Amino acid sequence: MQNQTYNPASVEAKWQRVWAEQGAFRAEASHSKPKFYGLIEFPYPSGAGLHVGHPRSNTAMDIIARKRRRQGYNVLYPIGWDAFGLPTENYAIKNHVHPRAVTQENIARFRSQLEALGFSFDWSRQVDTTDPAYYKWTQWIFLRMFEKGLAYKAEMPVNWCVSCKCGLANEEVVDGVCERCGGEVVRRVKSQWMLRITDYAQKLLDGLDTVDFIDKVKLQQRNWIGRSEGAEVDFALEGSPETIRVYTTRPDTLFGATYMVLSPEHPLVDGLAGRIQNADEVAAYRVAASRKSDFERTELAKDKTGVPLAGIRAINPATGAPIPVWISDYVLVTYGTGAIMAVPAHDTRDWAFAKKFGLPIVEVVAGGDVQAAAYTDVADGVLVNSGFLDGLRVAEAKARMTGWLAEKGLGQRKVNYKLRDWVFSRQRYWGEPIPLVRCEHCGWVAVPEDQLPVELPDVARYEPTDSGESPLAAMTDWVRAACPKCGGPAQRETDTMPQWAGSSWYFLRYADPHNPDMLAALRELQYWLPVDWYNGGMEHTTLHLLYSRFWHRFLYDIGAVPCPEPYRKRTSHGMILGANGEKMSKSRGNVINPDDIVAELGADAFRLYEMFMGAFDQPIPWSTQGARGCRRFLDRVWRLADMLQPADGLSPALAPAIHAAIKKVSEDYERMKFNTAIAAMMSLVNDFYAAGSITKGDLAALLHLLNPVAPHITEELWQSLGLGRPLYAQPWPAWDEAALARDTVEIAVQIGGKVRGRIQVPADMTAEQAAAELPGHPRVLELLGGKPIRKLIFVPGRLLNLVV
RNA sequence: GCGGGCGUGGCGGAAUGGCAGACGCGCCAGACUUAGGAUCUGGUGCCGCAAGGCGUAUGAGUUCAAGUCUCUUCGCCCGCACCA
Repeated sequence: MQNQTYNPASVEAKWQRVWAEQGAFRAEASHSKPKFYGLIEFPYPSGAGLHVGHPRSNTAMDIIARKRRRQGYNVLYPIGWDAFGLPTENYAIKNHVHPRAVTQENIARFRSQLEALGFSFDWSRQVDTTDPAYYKWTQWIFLRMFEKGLAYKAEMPVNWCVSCKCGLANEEVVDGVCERCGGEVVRRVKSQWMLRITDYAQKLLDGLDTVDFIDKVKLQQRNWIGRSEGAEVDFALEGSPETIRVYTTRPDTLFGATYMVLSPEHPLVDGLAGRIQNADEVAAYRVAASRKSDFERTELAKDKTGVPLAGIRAINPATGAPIPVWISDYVLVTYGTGAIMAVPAHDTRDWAFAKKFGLPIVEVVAGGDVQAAAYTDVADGVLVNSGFLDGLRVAEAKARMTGWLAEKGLGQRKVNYKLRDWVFSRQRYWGEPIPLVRCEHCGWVAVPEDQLPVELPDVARYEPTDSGESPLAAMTDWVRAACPKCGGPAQRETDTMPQWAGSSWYFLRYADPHNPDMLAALRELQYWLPVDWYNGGMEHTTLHLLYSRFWHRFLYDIGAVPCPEPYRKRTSHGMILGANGEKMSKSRGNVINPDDIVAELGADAFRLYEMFMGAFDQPIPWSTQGARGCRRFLDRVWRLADMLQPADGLSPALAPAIHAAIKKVSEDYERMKFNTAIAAMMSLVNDFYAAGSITKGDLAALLHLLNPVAPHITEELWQSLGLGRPLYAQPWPAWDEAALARDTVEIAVQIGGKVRGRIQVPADMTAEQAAAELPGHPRVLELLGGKPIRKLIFVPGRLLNLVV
């Protein structure tokens, strides 16, 4: 047996070489076996290199993938690069190099870092979103959406990041600032490409019922889509043919609508211009509102502001009473109809507004004190002051009023979503060109498929411009094009796609990564899809995860993919925090570089620690001391060889513990309870040392279980046992329930629920036997001290509780 | 404000309603050592010499039995946020 000390550096390099030479982790081309497709979010190859967060997800899925291979599955565990993006572009600008060169360097570094950690990726399938052979298909998908009317250009107030000089999607604005750089975000009206994700709101919602995502993810997506049911109602204007249409979720409260509010941007304000008596005041308010960023309008301005439209009155269709019309920026032009009926008695915002401006508050649902606060309870309320609704409960009144409105032609049932269309243009260089040209005669025309990809041209300057135009706009030769339809003069679109484009379908490309003719052959997609298990960060729930579900569902609708949902199962890992419990960041000085840990302790110890440090789905502070403990464990495993007996089978004394460990570890891996799986293996090793000597069979069992977490050291020890083919190619061990059984167990004896002692009883003792035999047990008699037993509770294998 | 989650030793954390603190870190003592940031042995929730008592944020409740279920209060985290 080997007696050298454990040297991870040489062991790990050796096995990484062997795996590469043997093509150990290549997905098999044959479709004969059952498949398993495990996915982790492909990294953005930043200049900072890998951080300790990446391996947490990668190791977890690596464990699953390695176990699945050994369970006989054909496993696809791929990796690639989400390589377009602003940081690379900004770095390139600063250092006067081409973003492509920066990207290549970063990818090379990331790849070597990932390889050093021994992940069982199929490197032959790696994809790179910046590769024209890849983004050809990103452009192709965009054109299909364009054809179907899902991509459209619109003048939109967009979220403009002042520092990136670029428009952002709603999802990219976090706490009112740019998600990426933290810069100020203002509203700016720009002509933008949009994707009609709102057309898919219901499908995206319904699809959630068919997939196995953790509840938190489903809930967050549901909230983000934000479905609500209510009614649209038309309010007539006094002395005018115009009407104001509103959306409300509370049609039952129509009798309590005492005024109306339009958003400042509502078109009707222009339409009524001639009749508004305080036009100057209204105009001033609109200008002031337009200057506010969304941040100011929402976060900072809970205090209501507004101006009445003097001379304008609407008619409440339920009461027939004239009511005033106001404009206020608490009503958003982007939601519903951009106008509301205000029911101050039963809506907190309307209530605050009415109190501030002295508008009438009329109670229509009994149960609160509406002069003191809005009463919003819909469960118990009963309608009052509401004509034909009086006496009805809220739910019933809603239905009755909706029916009444439909009957009178005043409104109808309506479903609304908070989800908004996806702003898809970016005014930057390092992204996929949008494959459209604008012809003076034909308008926007798709670049024909045989001319894809529209490649990103080399430009002299990448700097974003203050005018809000992409740097590509300065490339006049490139911009000039012939219209594919009429041959006339045309100009290319110079905006590029957002980073989310390439990542919205990358998992499809892995199924058939080198296909020159289509995004992936249907035959391959039919075999590999859907992704069986996708692990990633919670921060992508309403961005990448939602976007990619949208794209996938669209591709399903046009017949390009075989299943409606891309991911069968979605789990999420917790973030690794700095040792001080704060988020790791350069500015906080608490960043851990995985390279340093691998150099000191080895990749296996690093992997082991990342899986052991705490519950997988919880955020957790880093502790290098804890990582050293994991290295100590591996040292102990290595030294087990010193007490090895040549026998093959399991030691009789250790067999029950080994079978229990096989069961525990096998089950815990599946539930991503990696920390307790590892604790069980540590306990087993403690048992081994306590036993004094172990057989080859004992050690082999441990190596089987530990292999997915610490693949290098286990292969090395396995080889030293001389048990044949490498461990990665060995079947996953089974446990024998019968072997778990022990003859006797120690159970607790409780008196009145408090533990007073322990006794040995046969493991298979039933409640009847216990009731018959245990009251006479000497230790039980002693604990009872002569008191009579009133009640006896026996939990097999666990405890005896005596009530006295 | 709305929605979700969580409060367990010095620390990370275990615990199908059934022996709270597994496993690890740290710490204490000892052994082996020229040496120890190596290794091994023992100890380590709190109070107490002990017997014993007290302990899972808080207060109540259900139960033979509650960290776990129900309600209260306090605190923390995450998501959304004037979405009518």
